[in-house]
Amino acid sequence: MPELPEVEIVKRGLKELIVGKMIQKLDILTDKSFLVSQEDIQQFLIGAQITAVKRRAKLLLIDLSSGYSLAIHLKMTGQLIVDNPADRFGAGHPNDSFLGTLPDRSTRVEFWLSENTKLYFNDQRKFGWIKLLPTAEVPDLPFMQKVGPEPLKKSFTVDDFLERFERRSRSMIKAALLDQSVIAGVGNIYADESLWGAEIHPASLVGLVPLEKMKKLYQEVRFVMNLSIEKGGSTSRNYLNAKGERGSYLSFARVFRREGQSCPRCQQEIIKIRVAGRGTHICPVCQIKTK
DNA sequence: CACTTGACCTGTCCGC
DNA sequence: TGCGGACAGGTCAAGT
Repeated sequence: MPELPEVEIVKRGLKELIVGKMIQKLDILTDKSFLVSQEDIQQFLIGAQITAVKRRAKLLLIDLSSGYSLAIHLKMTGQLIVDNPADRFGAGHPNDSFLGTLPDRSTRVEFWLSENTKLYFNDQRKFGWIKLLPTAEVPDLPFMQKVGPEPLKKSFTVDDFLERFERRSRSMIKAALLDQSVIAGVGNIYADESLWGAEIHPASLVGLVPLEKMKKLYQEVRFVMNLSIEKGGSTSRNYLNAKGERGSYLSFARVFRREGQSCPRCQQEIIKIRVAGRGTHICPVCQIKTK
């Protein structure tokens, strides 16, 4: 699923495509994905205008003129895709939308917006969800209470980074990176990519990683996620942006899903192992475990 | 406690 | 071709 860069790209796309539009009606194809009561739908959703789209960690927030907000988590396979038939050029046209027919098998919720626009929430695995709550109560969500700082903010310094990892000194570094309460937004792809960049074995205990490597990791986390945003995110299976386009970061990836290929730094063969219960890609030469 | 495992779901891929 | 099992970008709860 979308990690921070992918959610950021979706946010930017939605900002461009749906802010200012009104929600006219919606079709809920899978209740499990849409945790909103019928009363709330009628009172706070239908007829409301979309006023802003925001992101915090991997959570998307769509603010409405009703004083309520939609909170959306895409989890592993969620997509938010905007379609406006008027923008399509027609089959065969070189600029035609690469969008397939929507809704499709994975569509869970279909929003009918003004100006003939549709917003589709697709989610093959049904792990994702949409909630509706008063905008003022968003900061009270348990998720918002415990989630760590945004690592791409200018104000997030290397000292902040080091301080956040202190309390996890006995954890494996990859587990700590994936823990959203330490810092926000890192998932499996960018954990592997940044650990390779900092030449740290993912199973190293945080407290045993040399300070210089921890500082390097701070830089690498920011580097790989900023680069990914530049490249439109990573599409390894399902990810698409709000326009239905794939991201290209994985063609720049150094280790993620590159087992069997050679390490760009030392040419040794990249291997896939298991760390913190997740598939993990490393260069066995560059990334030596610190014991 | 801190960490690991299983669960949530559907789809795909790989080996037999 | 069919079938079983492992695995997939995330996050909880439950178990050790």
